[in-house]
Amino acid sequence: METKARKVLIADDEPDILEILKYNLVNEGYQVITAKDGDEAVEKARIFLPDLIVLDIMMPKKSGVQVCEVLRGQSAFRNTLIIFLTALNDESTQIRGLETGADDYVSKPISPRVFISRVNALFRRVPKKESKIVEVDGLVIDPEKFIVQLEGKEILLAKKEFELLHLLASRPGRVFLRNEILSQVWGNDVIVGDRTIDVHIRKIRQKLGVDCITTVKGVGYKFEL
Amino acid sequence: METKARKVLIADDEPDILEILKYNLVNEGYQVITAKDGDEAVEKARIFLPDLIVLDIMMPKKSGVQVCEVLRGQSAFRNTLIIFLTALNDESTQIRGLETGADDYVSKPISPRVFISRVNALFRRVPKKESKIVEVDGLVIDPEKFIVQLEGKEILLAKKEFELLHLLASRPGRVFLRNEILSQVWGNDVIVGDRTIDVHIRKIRQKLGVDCITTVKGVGYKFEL
DNA sequence: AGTGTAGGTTAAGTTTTTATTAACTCTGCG
DNA sequence: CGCAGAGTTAATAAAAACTTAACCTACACT
Repeated sequence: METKARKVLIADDEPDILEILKYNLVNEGYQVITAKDGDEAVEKARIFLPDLIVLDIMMPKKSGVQVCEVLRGQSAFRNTLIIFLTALNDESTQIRGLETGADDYVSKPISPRVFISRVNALFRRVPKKESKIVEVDGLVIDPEKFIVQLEGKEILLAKKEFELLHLLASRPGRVFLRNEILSQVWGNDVIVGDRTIDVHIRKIRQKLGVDCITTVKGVGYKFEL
Repeated sequence: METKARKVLIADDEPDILEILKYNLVNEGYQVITAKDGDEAVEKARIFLPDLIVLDIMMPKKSGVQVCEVLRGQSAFRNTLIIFLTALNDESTQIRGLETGADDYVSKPISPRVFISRVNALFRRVPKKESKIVEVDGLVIDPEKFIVQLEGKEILLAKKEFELLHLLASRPGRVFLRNEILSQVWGNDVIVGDRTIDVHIRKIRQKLGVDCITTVKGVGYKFEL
């Protein structure tokens, strides 16, 4: 399996809960980030763009419901799954939670196995996060259609070439270290030789026919048109 | 824009429950069908193709879990939402229910308002059932009539071939990963060999006689005329 | 200028992935 | 029971993608 693991952010002020859920989620193959209060949850959500956020309702700084409202207000989180996990079990909180845009509402205490089942059930419904179209000047990179267009002309790139270009072009101007490129495009456990990246870069330059990838000697590569 | 109301099928052997839920769902604008046992649930599901099915677990004829298994095995119900609603609250039943492919599991007794919130939350995630006939250039795909026409000529495809073509053609240009194809056409729990998709793709290409399916090596397939 | 390092180029070699074809299983049907 | 069609698997061929190695160039540093 080469698709990246889904990211789950858990926010709860009880370290035990954090620990247990994290353990179980990691076990299921999810990548887990934790936060101990509402503010931290919002902040980490922005940094990591998780696929699912599990929110305790009663937390310091910001309640789970507040966090949910803040995030749902931003387009980046419109499609993020949100689960409320809480000891508050009264009807109106639950309704309010669900109507704030949460996808599930589970009451503590909950068995980890049941929790995992619910998480899996939610993910079953949501297709993996689709990356969006990158467009810089005359260059369009559409990962969904898997095509690259330069000034209207369609250019066919191989998989790795495409991923590499997509990575670089996703942050024009920013330099990507060779290590970063390796771990993003090739994955952390694959070991390839020194020249592999160069060769792919070259092919991209060749196919695009435009010099949009700059070498930063001793550092890495960056994309600019 | 008056889109058709979503259809909900409720199966429970207690007339009271049926009545209460129906009342509340109708109130929310859903179209409701009821069934009083497992067999009736399966039958009515086939007739009405509901968007959501609410299943009591303990019912005469067939248990909710059995109904779920039967339906999930058929491609027509692969995307239908399913909620288990039951007095059985033990952990293993709940996990089993969710793993059978249910989208939610709620314990009786439940407040109708909370129930409605959960139903709404589920529907929020699922786009309205889209219309059937796909038409791109000279190609018409009508899932209702189960026919494919190319430039007026009718072409007979087998079931899997048809479903596969329909899937690809439903989003022309977009690449479908082999995984996606498998889970959409074959279902999540069916395990088939690596070459199965290829063989079907080949048959479609052969029968259509037009090169409208593009291979994106290492990624998947896409449809374009 | 000489040397060393980082990257570029090229072609060859390897691996991965898909296409093709045939055979096999399963089911419904006469 | 035997046939026919659908679906799947298996084996092999073919193609494309990827990696490597060897050599080349550029440039900083001494």
